Amino acid sequence: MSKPRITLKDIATKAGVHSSTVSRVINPKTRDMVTKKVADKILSLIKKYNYRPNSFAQSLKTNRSFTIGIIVPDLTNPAFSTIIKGAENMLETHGFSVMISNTYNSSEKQLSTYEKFMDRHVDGLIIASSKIEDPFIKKCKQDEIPFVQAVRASSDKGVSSVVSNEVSGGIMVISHLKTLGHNQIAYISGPQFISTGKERYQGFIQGMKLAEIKINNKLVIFCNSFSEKEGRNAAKKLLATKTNFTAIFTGNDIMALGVYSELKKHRIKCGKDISVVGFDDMPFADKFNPPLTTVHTPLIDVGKEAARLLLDEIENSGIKASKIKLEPDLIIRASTKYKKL
Amino acid sequence: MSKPRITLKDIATKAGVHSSTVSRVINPKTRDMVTKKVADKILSLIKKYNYRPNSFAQSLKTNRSFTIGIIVPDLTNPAFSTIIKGAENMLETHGFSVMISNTYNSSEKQLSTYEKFMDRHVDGLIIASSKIEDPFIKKCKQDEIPFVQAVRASSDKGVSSVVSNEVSGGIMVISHLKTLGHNQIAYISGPQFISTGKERYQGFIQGMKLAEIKINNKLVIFCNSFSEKEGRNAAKKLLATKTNFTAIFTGNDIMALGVYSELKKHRIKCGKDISVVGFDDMPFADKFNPPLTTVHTPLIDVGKEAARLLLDEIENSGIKASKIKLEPDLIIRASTKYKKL
DNA sequence: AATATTTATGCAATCGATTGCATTTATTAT
DNA sequence: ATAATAAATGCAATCGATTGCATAAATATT
Repeated sequence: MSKPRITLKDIATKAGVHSSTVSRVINPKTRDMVTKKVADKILSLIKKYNYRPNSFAQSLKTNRSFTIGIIVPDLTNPAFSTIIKGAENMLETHGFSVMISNTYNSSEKQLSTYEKFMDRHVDGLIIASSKIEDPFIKKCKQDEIPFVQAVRASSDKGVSSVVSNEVSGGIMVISHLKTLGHNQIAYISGPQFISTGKERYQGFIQGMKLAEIKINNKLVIFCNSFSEKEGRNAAKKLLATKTNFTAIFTGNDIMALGVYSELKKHRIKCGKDISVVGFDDMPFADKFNPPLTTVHTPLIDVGKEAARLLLDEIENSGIKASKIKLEPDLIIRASTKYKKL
Repeated sequence: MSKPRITLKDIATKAGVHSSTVSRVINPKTRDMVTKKVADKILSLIKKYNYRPNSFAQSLKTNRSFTIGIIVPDLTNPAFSTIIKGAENMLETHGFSVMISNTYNSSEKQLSTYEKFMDRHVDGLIIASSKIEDPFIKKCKQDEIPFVQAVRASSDKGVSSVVSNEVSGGIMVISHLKTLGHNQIAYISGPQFISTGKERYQGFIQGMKLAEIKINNKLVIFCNSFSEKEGRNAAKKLLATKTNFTAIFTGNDIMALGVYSELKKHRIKCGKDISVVGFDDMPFADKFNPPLTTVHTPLIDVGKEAARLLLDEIENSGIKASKIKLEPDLIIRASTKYKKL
């Protein structure tokens, strides 16, 4: 179809040297093995003919692909696209390309994605779809593929991860709510088999302890996924308990949206009648009705750091695993107000 | 690092045949060149040892990578992640992997992304970052790399694209507004150098013509990007004209959000005092304050169709270029109301 | 049963780089 | 100037597949 690409050997011929010499010029690590004069000549030829190495040939020989696979539950979820963005930026400046795949929370999909990525010999993986107990992560570890978990971490020892300090986020929220006079606080928890779900719940518990507020277990609802629908159902259940509460703290922003719509249906005004708090500070959380008070998870940085860690691990294999925990911020918006007296 | 991977030749040895025979068994198109008996034996060996072909070697020989590059302005924009999702699903089921890159609306970034993708020998490109006059698209065409444009199309002849019928979207909106009694309608347009910006503006014009409403040019503002900030500034300008209007139609949902915040600042109630309409129906548009009336662009399908078209072009090269136009829907929400009398 | 024809498999070159080792060339020491 | 050493370059095998052509085996024809 297109004009025949120029090859290493072509350049060598034109320069009157052997292809290995050209190869050495191209590789920065071997560049100074060749005389400056001939190197310059080769370099100019390369520029002149716009030579680009064939990456397949390179990869075949070196067993390095300079591509990273990123595995997320759903790219369409702004939280994950933000992580990807952070990672992609970092990786790109280091000459890596990025492949992305969605698991839609299915273990089978996670596995098939993994195999696809392995077939393509990615140099490493960023995984944002871990469950706390995840056979998949054990497999990665066993296969000795460099990888780091982002936002969601498994319980495994000796694996790298970059997460947000979910517990401290929860503590900030409860402290904020207490300041506003709330002491009947409901909690809608994300899945306990996902680290963010579990940790955030722990944050709620610790926050309540520190604030010296008793937890009413009737007001704690556990959900099976971080979805709007689950949030809506949970809110319905809360209302059905006929127990008084003045604030609802949810496991993430999307669930908070579910709460919004359920409350609306009951003509309860968020922010006015009941305060609602989310988690993540996903894009457009400030645009909701009302703008959502939430914990800002530094997702861009999570992505960036995960990428940095991964690159480290790839370059110096044998490096010890690190667990990085970034600090979140409380973002106060109109969904939380002083408790009505 | 990891255990040595098993190769074609290994399987051949174990089966007591030549590697070329194994190769033929693997390739569906040549499978029936070999006896069923030996094929079965090889197949079982392949399963037993979990042999996976080395994709670099394959690609080196065949010059096919089975990867597609997707170029978007910003993956974090829900509109684009939706397109990617549609495309990714389709491509994945056909055995293709997807590489993604953001251009952040920079031509340089677009070009460097392109070169990165070409270096990796992607089999084709889905481009969602085209400008109407785009040297980059001409370059793609000239380089004879299969590609299709998604949502945003350039003016070039003989290239494939999948877009939404922006004009009909605009017509629906104006008709809707007219029904509500509006006849002083402002328009905040996206950039005219992007097809969606231009076409949507044309839709506005045609819609007004069909509705027999005079366009007041004071009430038409052009923006340089589809951003919230530009939307806000435009709203500010509209208000500064001191010209009466009862509805604002914007070039996309994100700009509508900018309008929301400017109107809020002036204590003008969207939906009540002034109707606002967006474009795209991006995720969460139903969660805004108020929920946004908008044109639903079938972005998932745009992605899906773009992928389908691209695969077609890759398989039967020499196929003629097609331009697909999908029909949008009007989604009526609370941001548009009867004009106050 | 001998020959012609078809079918199944093997051979070997090839894709485009990389790299340890051998060899040539330049430099320094004597 | 010559031998010893160091620096630069070339040689050739290799990575793991694919594929046109040659050959061997199987089937059909008379």
